[in-house]
Amino acid sequence: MKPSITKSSLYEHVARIGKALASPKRLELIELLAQGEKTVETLAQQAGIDVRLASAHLKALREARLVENRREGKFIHYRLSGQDVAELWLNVRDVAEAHLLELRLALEQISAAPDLLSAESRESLLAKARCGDIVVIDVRPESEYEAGHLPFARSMPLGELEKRLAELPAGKEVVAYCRGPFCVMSDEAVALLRTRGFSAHKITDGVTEWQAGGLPIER
Amino acid sequence: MKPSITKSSLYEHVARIGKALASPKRLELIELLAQGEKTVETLAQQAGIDVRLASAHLKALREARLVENRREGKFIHYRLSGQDVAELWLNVRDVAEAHLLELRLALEQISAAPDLLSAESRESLLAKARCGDIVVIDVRPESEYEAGHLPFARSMPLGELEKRLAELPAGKEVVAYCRGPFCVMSDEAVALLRTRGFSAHKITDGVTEWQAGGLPIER
DNA sequence: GCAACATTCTAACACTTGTTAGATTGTGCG
DNA sequence: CGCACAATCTAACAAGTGTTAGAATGTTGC
Repeated sequence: MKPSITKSSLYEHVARIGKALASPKRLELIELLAQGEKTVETLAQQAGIDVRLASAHLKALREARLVENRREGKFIHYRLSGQDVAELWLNVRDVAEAHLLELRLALEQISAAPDLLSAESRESLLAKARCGDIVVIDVRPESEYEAGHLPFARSMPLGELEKRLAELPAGKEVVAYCRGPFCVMSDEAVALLRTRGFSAHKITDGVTEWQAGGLPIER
Repeated sequence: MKPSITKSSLYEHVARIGKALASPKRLELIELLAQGEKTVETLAQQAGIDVRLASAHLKALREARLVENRREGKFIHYRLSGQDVAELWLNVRDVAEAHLLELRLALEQISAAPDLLSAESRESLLAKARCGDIVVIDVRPESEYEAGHLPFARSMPLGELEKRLAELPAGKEVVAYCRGPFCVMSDEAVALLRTRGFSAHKITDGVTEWQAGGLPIER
């Protein structure tokens, strides 16, 4: 009957998760890992940080049990510990967007192209993609596409987009998506497509948001 | 076309929310505020910390926009900025419980009484309470009951429970709840009731969990 | 075994945070 | 006005964190 000792430890354990979410670099790593399993080197490159720093942050995430790793040859692959971790990231991000005006302003600045989904629902987009009314392209690296992508989407990584424009049907409307609202790849893809005469839009949602909304993902 | 500057700031803003969640004391304050608006003094008392420390933590929560305050005479009342903040707390706690074995073990230690809801659903409990088959008691302080409580529940604060036992129908099964799984008040209530010959159980869920599950709350 | 390489560990630094105690602000009431 | 009191501000210190660079570990392939 001395709850104070054990009681306080309950919140301390939860605070371990909070501490893991308290660094911008770690949040970026979580978002990258939400796109699929990656090696330390890949994560460091894509987050734009030193490999040793990435390793240190991954260690912190691992100690909070938000990520797991496995060795495959010389490489160590990291992944999120579960879908709930990806959803927690979305939840924290949504709360930040809802309450921090500065974040909303910053998001408006980076997003040049208007969001298609603001007008139409995810389901109707899915229907249009199914019947071939529009062509949905996934502009993330191909490995992320392979780890899971929107139905009817084809892989068209941003780096290869320019030389693969011929693969896109000329008249069709093109809808691009990437990792989510913090990712600028779909914006850049839309900008490029428009200078080449395409009718292009983006969806802010990435695979994580799509999946959290209860919609299907293909592999 | 220099996304790195503005890009990194996006994660920094979200990390502000993470930092607010990175301290056990602040998490405890959030859980207390999820039960309803409270003054700084009340929060400090219930969290078992100095008023000045509570004020400092509340300032941090306010700067992360997770809480708001309003003055009423000599007292300043704090409240969560929205229902989404309470749900974020639940989400972080759930992830911690899912991935941190230590937390699950600690929870098992403090919870002497078995959870009624592990066996039966929230809906069937609601139905039994409606038809008077069981009596549901809210053992939190009365002000929290008034801020919102489960349907058909009656206020019976833990401190007054012993001298108000006569109000409880003798034969009926009693179901107690409090602030949630981290709160020991319902366990203590169940222990007391059983020594007095009542058939008593608890529900681990508090008002926040109930509400997040889409179930109704009364005022 | 050895070289190559991915990853982690260690040490060190500036920086931030949690906590305590004392001083200060600001409101209500006589 | 001036006292009582809720809440915040300030200063100070120990403890923890993010980052960098160099050293060490462990695996692959010869």
